[in-house]
Amino acid sequence: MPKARLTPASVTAAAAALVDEVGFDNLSMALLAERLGIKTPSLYKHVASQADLAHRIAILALTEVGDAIRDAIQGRSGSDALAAGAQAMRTYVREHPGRYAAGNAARPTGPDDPFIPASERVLASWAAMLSGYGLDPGQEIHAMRTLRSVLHGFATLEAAGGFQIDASVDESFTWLISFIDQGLRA
Amino acid sequence: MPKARLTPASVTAAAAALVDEVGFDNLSMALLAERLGIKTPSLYKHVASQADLAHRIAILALTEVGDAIRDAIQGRSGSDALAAGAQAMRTYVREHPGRYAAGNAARPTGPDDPFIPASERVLASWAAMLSGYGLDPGQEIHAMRTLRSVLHGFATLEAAGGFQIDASVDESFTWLISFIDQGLRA
DNA sequence: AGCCTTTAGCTAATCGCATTAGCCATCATC
DNA sequence: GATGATGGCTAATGCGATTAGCTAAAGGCT
Repeated sequence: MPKARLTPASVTAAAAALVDEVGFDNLSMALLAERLGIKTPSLYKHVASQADLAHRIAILALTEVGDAIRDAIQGRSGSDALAAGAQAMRTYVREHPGRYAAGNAARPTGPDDPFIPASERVLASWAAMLSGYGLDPGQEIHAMRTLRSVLHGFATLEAAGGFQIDASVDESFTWLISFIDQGLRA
Repeated sequence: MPKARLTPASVTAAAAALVDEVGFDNLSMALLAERLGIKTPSLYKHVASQADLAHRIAILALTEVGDAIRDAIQGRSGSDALAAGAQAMRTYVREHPGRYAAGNAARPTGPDDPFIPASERVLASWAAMLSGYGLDPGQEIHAMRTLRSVLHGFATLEAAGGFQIDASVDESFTWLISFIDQGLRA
């Protein structure tokens, strides 16, 4: 194999960094190529298309959030695990809004799409965390969906600049977490 | 004024309908023109650009959701108001996913952008609903943000097909509502 | 060392879509 | 019936994604 300065993975990483800067909607092959110091068509030697690139960013993002959440939950349980996991996710989205947006826009392309296990890993972490609350088995799925909804909703609203009023967003988030925590106990 | 078959408003309405069908990301001037039976450039006699069109759809969407929520809350209070308002919002998003996406993508363009009052009307309805719970004034903003987060999160996840498991999504939503309701009482 | 295959990157060309420029027909009003 | 504003059209521009085909260098092999 000849020189291997760029690989699909390195191109994806550069694209992910770019997308965090300029926003997922503003991703363009031209801009990415410029960043990498190559001409636009050369990108196609590493990724199949812009859609393929976006999909790779999505998988990267899900893998990273999954890792972040799992690491945060490690060794904790109950309220502590919830707080740590939720904060980890919010931090990730704040630092990598473009990647996260890519993750949300993506949809599995087939049954063997690595996107699927990547997203399942995220769900598995949340499930593990929730199990610490000893919920009624029939309610777990609803609790899971509610949890995903709040966290996803908060993160996207914050990333979109949806919280205008000058009240501390950090404070709102810890309030939200304890609100969920208390609800899960009852 | 010559014949007025099309107006900015009617074009926006057609675009909103289109976007609910094909998805906000797939909106194109060409497709809209085809639907209206005119050529693409003619659209520019009614809207300034595709961005302008998207912005108009966003305002329309916010106005409609605002109305829906306000009407649902009318005459109710407490748990009833919460349930009715939340259901109204979810129903709206399910029936008009494209419009709702447009509303989320939009950002005010200036201090006198009609987008601002339209979104404030939505917030005002939620605030009115929350006031029925008699919360501590210092907590209201956090409760508001939490409420927005869950509802927005649930709606977008559902619209994106994020709830895969074959457990009733309707049931999860009512569970979510009563979860929030109970939390707001404590 | 020298050959050969592989392939990253390049230039040139195509295509679709948003947008602009300029022309024409029509309709409302006087 | 003249006239002026305006909706719609065709032609043209430009940009971004994508494809085709060429070139040269790098790694393996003898």
